[in-house]
Amino acid sequence: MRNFLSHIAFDSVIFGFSGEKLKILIMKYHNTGLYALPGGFVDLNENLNDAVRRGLKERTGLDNIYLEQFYTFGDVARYKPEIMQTILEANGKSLEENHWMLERFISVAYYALINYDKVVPTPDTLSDSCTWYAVDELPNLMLDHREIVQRALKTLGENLDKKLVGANLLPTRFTIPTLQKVYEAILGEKLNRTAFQRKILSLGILKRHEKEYSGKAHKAPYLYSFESEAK
Amino acid sequence: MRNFLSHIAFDSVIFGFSGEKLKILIMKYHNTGLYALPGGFVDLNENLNDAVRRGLKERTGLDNIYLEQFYTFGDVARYKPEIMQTILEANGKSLEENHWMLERFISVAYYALINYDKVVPTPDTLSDSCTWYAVDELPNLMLDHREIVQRALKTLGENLDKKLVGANLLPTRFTIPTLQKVYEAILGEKLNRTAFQRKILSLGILKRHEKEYSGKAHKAPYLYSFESEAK
DNA sequence: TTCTATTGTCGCAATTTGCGACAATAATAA
DNA sequence: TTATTATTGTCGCAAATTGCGACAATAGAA
Repeated sequence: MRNFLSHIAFDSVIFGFSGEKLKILIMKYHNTGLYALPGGFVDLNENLNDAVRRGLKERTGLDNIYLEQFYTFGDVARYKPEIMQTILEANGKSLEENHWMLERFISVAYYALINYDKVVPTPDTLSDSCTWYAVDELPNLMLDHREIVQRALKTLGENLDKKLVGANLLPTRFTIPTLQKVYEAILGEKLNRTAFQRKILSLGILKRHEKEYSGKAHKAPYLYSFESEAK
Repeated sequence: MRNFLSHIAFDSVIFGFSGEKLKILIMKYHNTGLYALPGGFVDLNENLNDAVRRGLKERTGLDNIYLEQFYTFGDVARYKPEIMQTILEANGKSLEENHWMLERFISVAYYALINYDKVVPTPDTLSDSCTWYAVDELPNLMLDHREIVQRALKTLGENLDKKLVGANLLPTRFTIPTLQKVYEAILGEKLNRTAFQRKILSLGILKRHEKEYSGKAHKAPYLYSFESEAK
């Protein structure tokens, strides 16, 4: 059995983009009806950031994910041992052996941006599902996880222009109109089409490739990728 | 004796502005030559943010400080029990009784902006000084505290335009040329004088008061305060 | 061949920003 | 009293950025 740092947890808001909607991964615990963000604990000999990447790998199957820490939640009000007790009991875990999980936790929150199509959502031993939910159609989340999602969205919006981070939600090659939909889903507002195109291209960090033929009756958009990327 | 959450600490980068320089408070531990950021631990029944405010009150004497959390440092490399042991021994503390301080800590870092002239820097029981240092003339800081300061500066610079946060480093009434010096100290670059004045005033959140006569042979600048403020 | 929906560009107006010009001081020197 | 000096508040204008409509260029369907 692993040995974790007590009182410290992490939670991940894992963003994906599909069907023109921004979505995140939500876990559902066995026999409890409780929904929560994917999270975990930090091994005694593990960097905090590495623990989060380990968790992401377990939930999504992906390495090398775009990841950003955005806030640490430390209010006493988030201490609800009865909830953790419910989860443990519903999973047949002994309370004595897992007493450390009943103590107060401070949670370091991260958001991750991933390519929806590459993910294989995988539940952990305590949960029976790990599923995508549109951010505007979330189930009731336990503890303060709703607030964590809100803050992740806010921070992501503020950081959106940093070197095109939004593109991490798309495949390696993507079109500018699609990227615009990502921006609009995150910011919750429509953006001017021509100004958006001009702005993105003016950054000079995208490389134009062949066109993407959608099979629809209209002009096809060009595909782009990051200049640096090989191939 | 207080009962703290194990494995969790906080560090504060407390900014002040004096003599046209940006400064921060640094503690020096008794008999060790070790310099560090002011920090502390979180009481079992205390909100993380409240713990930090309690620490700020103890070090500066001030309440109601502008405070922002900016990053949580959780690398294993910051675990150097021999340093904490040195500090405890130099202060005649028993290692048995304080063994929890020798374990690994994850540290939540905050920066605070205060009015330099209102502060009474006060050391704690482990340190013999709590002193202002210009950010470009810091002594060698222990552990990763140098990195914490760097990141605080970076984040502060990025947040500088949010509702004139920089003004928290000045008295209630201040002149625009002085505010510009604050900006320049934080950003580490000269700003255009007339553009700065126009930008700040265009925010429409400052109220103009009487002039400030410096005794120097030139036109006196106007004093400003936040519109909302009473008086 | 015509029609429809969407994309890539251009042009122009509106807004913001960089920067010099210049008048208005506040104290000192003549 | 009258210059002189250093600094501040504004204005004007050019350059850069942004919002938005116009329009040609498609890709496929009718």
